[in-house]
Parts: sequence; structure tokens; C-alpha cells
Amino acid sequence: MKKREVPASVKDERLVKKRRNQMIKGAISLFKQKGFHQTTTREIARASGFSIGTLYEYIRKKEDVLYLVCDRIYDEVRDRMEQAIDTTQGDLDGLKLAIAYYFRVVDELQDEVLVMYQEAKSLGKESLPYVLNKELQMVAMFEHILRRCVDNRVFSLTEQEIQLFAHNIFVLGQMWGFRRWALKKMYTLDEYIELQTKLLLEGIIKR
Amino acid sequence: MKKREVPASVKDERLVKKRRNQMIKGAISLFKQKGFHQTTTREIARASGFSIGTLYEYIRKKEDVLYLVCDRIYDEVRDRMEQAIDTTQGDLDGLKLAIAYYFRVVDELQDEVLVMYQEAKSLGKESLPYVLNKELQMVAMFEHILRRCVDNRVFSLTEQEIQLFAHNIFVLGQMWGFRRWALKKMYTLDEYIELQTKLLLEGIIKR
Amino acid sequence: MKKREVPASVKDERLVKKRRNQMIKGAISLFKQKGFHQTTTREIARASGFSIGTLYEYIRKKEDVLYLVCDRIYDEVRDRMEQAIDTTQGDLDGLKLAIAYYFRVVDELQDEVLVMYQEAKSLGKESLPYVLNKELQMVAMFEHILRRCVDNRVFSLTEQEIQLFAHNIFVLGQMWGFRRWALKKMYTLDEYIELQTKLLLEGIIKR
Amino acid sequence: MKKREVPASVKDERLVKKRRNQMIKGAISLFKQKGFHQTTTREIARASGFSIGTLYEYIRKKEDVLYLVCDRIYDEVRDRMEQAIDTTQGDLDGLKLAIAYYFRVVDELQDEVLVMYQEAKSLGKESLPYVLNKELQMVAMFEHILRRCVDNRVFSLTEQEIQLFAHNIFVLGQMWGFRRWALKKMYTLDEYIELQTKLLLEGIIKR
DNA sequence: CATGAATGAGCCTTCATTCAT
DNA sequence: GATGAATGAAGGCTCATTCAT
Repeated sequence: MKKREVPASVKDERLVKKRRNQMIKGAISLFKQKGFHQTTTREIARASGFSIGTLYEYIRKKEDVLYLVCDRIYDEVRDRMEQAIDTTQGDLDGLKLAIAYYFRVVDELQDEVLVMYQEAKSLGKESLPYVLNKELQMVAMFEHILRRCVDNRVFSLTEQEIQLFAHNIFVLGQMWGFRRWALKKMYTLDEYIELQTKLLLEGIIKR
Repeated sequence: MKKREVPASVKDERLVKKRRNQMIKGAISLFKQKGFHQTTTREIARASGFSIGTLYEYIRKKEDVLYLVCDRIYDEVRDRMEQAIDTTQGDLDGLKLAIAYYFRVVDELQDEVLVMYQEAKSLGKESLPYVLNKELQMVAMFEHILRRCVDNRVFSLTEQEIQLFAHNIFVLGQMWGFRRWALKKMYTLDEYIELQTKLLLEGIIKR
Repeated sequence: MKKREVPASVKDERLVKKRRNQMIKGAISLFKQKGFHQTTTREIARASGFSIGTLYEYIRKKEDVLYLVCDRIYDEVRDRMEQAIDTTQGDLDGLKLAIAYYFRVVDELQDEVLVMYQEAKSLGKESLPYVLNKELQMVAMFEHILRRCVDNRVFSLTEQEIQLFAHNIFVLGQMWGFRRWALKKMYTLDEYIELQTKLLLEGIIKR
Repeated sequence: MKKREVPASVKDERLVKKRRNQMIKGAISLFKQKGFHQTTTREIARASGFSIGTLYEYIRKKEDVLYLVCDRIYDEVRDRMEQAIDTTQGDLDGLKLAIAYYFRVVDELQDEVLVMYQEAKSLGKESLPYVLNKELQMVAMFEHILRRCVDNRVFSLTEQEIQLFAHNIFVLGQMWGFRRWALKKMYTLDEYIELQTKLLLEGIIKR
């Protein structure tokens, strides 16, 4: 799936990158507080450090900002994951590390993840599939790790189970972000990681 | 936490109930399609079968509609659960049934659940805590079941683990609603229930 | 060619008619001064005696106002002509009267005619053909009179000449409106009518 | 009436002339398609082959472009007329030739004439009188020819009739441009010239 | 109680114009 | 001289809310 390019009036690629960085940063902080729909383009411009006119030199429609934000967040999450995680190892510790690291990334980028999580649905039909696809790529990372473990007979799972388990890891990671109003009262991040890892891997049934 | 009452200009309680039912039904179908912010009050009125003027006889602000909708959905989900599930039994089959039944309710009310799930955040500071509290009550239902199982030594979990596990059940149930774009390609509802139950209870580690 | 209906949100047909009359009157006076593009919707609303919100209860787009204005002006001109002129008589005096009367109508509605004349081109592809068609209907009125004269052997013209002559009358009438900056310095309306009639009918060549 | 000079920041007169030629050419083609108001300065710059910054080195306001365009078109029309027509001859064939030639010029420059015709009214109070004056000069050309004919007793007209007839020629020439949507269906240019000449000179009354 | 016309704050977006490089 | 990024006033339009009937 090819990247959806948001056209800018400004030619200088360097500048476009810089301004969009300002924009994304400003927008995330606003979306976090008030959500996409409640945030006005003027607020985005001001938070980005330039005028409304300038904002529209770098996007065409308000929705482009949201797309840019979502796009960026996923890239950020994935970059961090890819830098830290070896998906090919295929042992239990590798899996645990991946889960722990993913949970930590979510924690670190909790505002960003929350924003994307809550606002992505406001993307139009043009952008949504692309963002959803990025999500699947993240899930696929976990699938890959799991598959390698199964290959190595660390545990035994059907393909269906692998995919579902990968989704579970992904969603339970996000959960730390989108349910922090409940979870932070009960756990530290480390506790959360430890407990979730345990529950995920061992289940609850005494055997 | 006491119920937040939405004041109506109309006095006849019977009528208020009837009109609000129309309203909630109309609003859900609209929110489902276009989200809360994209839906206008006029559309809500029309979908409810009365005029914009009448709509405002039964609410004060547009947000009240959202609150009413969220409130109703939770009641619906909880009513169904309470009708079907005995939370005091405390054996493994009871837990499995509760999970299965909850998942089925989510499936049945998937549009409603999705709406609430995606739009609840648009509630103002006045209503949000109340809705969040309802969510915790649902989670508490699972906590209660789990706690009874632990009491009965069906399995052994710390209080922290109980709470987290309950959250996991709750969120993984919702996941069937909010990630159906991905999950329905891979599983039927029955498969989903069976696999999730297995993964949740047994984990993945070969022991 | 069917009338292009401009949809209104307001249901009461009586009210729609009344409000649109206010609107057309206000808009003409503004378009006269500043032209369509230089006139803002807010100005139109104010000149019509209601708010911007109300304006948009009776039109969908700014261009609708222009269409309504053009439509009205043509109806006005034609109504007046049809009330006063008998197109079936077919004698020279009848033709002269028609020309004179048309010129007087243009003079009376000179602001309106000027507006329509200058701004009609701003109509979109949807409305323009309809307005152009109305213009042709006016021309056709003169064609009809001329044709009757030819039938009565008042003078002899080919069909091509009839049509062109009708266009000439029409445009030379409008000319009194759109070139008044030059013509009013030289002629009164009566003089203009007399002279144009003479030139049109007799030409200039001494025979 | 002295020429209204549009000030340029650039000193080099040669360059100013060259750039403005590019500008006028680009602008006419745009105004033709979309009208003055719908055309943006950026589009004019692009169509002229230089940047928006450069455009403003050669004009002060967008309206200057329109003035320059109108000014140029009139010069163009008049130059062509003056090159071909001898206004002093004073016989019937000279008049016929002048009319025919004028109509041909209008046909050749029909886009330009249409633009000027439709957009001139958008000129501000500063420029409009000047352009209107140019128009009168064109009319005066016909007056002059007519006056010479009257002097030569080719036909007999009062001064008032001369002026009106000159206006008629001028407007009926333009009519070929601004009513081509109707006229081209009925006549070729040659037919139009022939018929109009006949109607203008001979009138329609059988004598 | 029901209706729907009226309101106007406020939103997104455009674009003429400027000015530092 | 040329460029094009930056600006912000202003425009078209929407929609939550009110209130007279």
C-alpha cells in the first residue's frame, strides 16, 4: 500500500518537513486536550507557531493534519520497536522482551497513541485504510515473533491462535494508554507489564 | 455515584420516557453512520420522528443526547448480562459462560457498543465520570465472578491479577466490536469465543 | 426548458415567496452598486432585512441569489411587455409601440436590467442556460411581431433578417441601460426612442 | 485624457514592456476562461511565466492587470482599424468597409473583446473613465466617417443621429462577440456583416 | 406540548499582498 | 530583479440553540 502523500504548496522539501513537524507536534497536544473536531485550524496554526495562512501552505484540508499525525505516530512506534526488537530470534525471552518493550513504547507515547486511537476514525475514506494497514503491520510484527517461537517449538499454536494472540498483545498494549484512568490507579507500568505478560503467557488455570 | 439526570421541559414522565426512547434509537443509528460530531441536531430530531423544537423540549444540549445514548447502551448490556449470568456460582464453567455470553452481547449490540466506545470521549466533564463508572461496574461483574472462583480454589490469583484479568475480558470483548474490520475476516463469533477463552484461561506456554 | 427550482429549507411557501422578494430587492440594489462578486452574503442578508442564517434558509449557495435575481428580472420585463403589447396585430404602429414600450420598460428597470446584463455570466453551468433561454424568449416576442408584419406585407424580410432584427431591437434596448453613461448626455428617453425607431425602421440611406 | 500609468518597481523600461506583454497575454487567456474575479494572481503569474513575487514588481494591485488588459485590447482594436480604414473618404463604400472591417476585427479578437466587455465594469473609479474614454474614441471614429458622408451628401443625418448611429454600429459589432452563443447558430460572419449592413443602412420599411 | 423559522457565533478555507533572501 | 514563503483579513456557509406561534 503506497503512502498517501499530502500535497504542499511550498516547494522546499526541507522546509515542508520542518513545518510539518511543528504542525504535528502542535496538533497532537491539541487533539489530546480537546479531540480533533473540537480543535480549530487556527488553534493548530497557533500551536504550530505560524499563521493560519501558512498552515494551509502545507496541507489542503483540516483532515490532512489528522492523517499526518496518525501517520507520524505509527512510524514513531514502529521505528522504536524495530530498533529494539529482534523478531527473528524465536525464544520465550524474545517474546517477553518484545511485549515489554511495546508496552513501554505505548507508555512513553501515551498521549500520541491515545490521540491516534480515538481520532483515527475521523479520517476520511481516503486515509483510513492506509492507517489501518499500518496497524496491521504492527500486529504482524508480533505474529512474526510468535511464528518463530512455534517453529522453535517453544510453544504450539495454530495459525489462527497466533493471529489472535498478536491482536491481543497489540490491544492490551493500547489499553494501557486508553484506560489509564482506571489502570494507573492500580498498577505501575512495571507491574502492568509483569502481570500482563504472566496472564498472557500462562493463563489463569492451574494445571 | 448518582445518576446524572438530564432535565426536560416536558413534565409528563411517561412522555419523556417515550420521546427519549425514540431519540436514543434515532441517534444511535446516526452516530453509528457518521459519528457524534458529524451528526446534526436536526438529523437527530428527524430520525427520532419529531421536530428540532421538540427535541429541545427533552434535552438541554446536544451532548445530552450522547449521554443518554451511552447511558442506555450500558444499561442494555448490563441488563442482558445480569439476566443471563449468575455471578455467585464461582466455577470454571460459570466463568466461561460469562465470557461467552458477554462476547455474544457485544456481538449483538456491536453497533451500539462501537458508538459508545468511540464517542464517549466527547462527553463533557459532567457526564464522562458517570459513564466511566458504569464501565467499571461491568468490569466489577467479572471481578466478582473471578473472586468467587478464587474463593473456591478453581485457580489462584492475587487481587491485582483479578482486576487486570477482568479488564482484559472486558476490553477483549469490546475488541470484537471495534476491530471487526480485521477480526471478522479471520473468525466467526463462535471461533472467536472459543479461541479467546482458551488463550485467556490457559495462556500459551506449554507446561 | 423547466424552471430551475432553488430549494429552501423553510416549508411555508407563502413565507418563502415573501423572504425571497426581500432578498431579491436587497440583492439587486447591492449588485447594482458593487457587482455580484464584490457583494458578500452578509451584506445581502442585511439588505434583505434578516440574518445570514436566515438567508441560508432560503438558498443553498450565494449563486442562487444571482439566479433568483436574474430569473425575477426577466419575468418582470416579460410580464410588463405581455401586459402591454399585442404581438399578433402585425402592423407598423404595433411594431413601433412594441419597441417604444420595450425601451420604456428597460428604462424603468434600468438598474435591474443592468445587473442582469452584467452579472448573468457569473451564473454556473446549471443556471446560465435557463437564463439565456429566457432571453431568447424575449427576442422571440419581437420575432413574432415582425413575422406578423411580414405576413401582412407591411415590409418584406427573410427569416434570417427577422431574427437578426429582433436581436438588434433587444440589444439596442439594453444599450439604453448599459451605456447610459454615454447616451443620457445626449438624449432623453423619448428622443432615444424616436431616433432609434427611425434608424431601425428607415435606415440611413436616402432613397 | 492622459494615459493612466501603472507604476512598476522595475526600472528597465524594455523589461517592463516585455513582462507586461507576457502578463497581458496570460491574463487574457485566463479571464476568458474564468473571468477576472475567479482568476487568482498566482494563476496570472504562472500563466505569465513568472512568479507571484515578480508579478508584483510590475503592478501594484490585481486590478492593474485588468486595466492593462483592457487598455491593450482597445489599442489593439484601434490600431487594426486605423491601419485599414480611411475615415476621411466619406462615401458609402467607405462606410460599408469600415463596418465590415470593424466586425471582422471583433470576430478575430472575440475572446479579447468579450473579456473587456464583461470585465471592464470591475475596474475601479480610477481606471474606468479612462477605458470608457477609449471606447468613445472608437465610437468617434464611426462618427467621423458618418460626418464626412453627410458632408458629401451621401445621406442626411442630424448630429444626434450621427452619434446614435455610431453607437449602434459599435454595439452591434460587439454583439457579434457577446451574443455569439445565439448568433453563431444562425449566421456566418459574412452573413452577419452583410445582413447587419443592409439593416443598418436601409432599414426595413418598404418605400 | 409541538413546531419550525430565526439567529449569529464560529468554522474552514482562500487569496491578494508583502518582504526577506 | 526574481523568488516564493508568510501573512491575516475576509468570505461562504453551517448548525446548535431559542422562542413566538
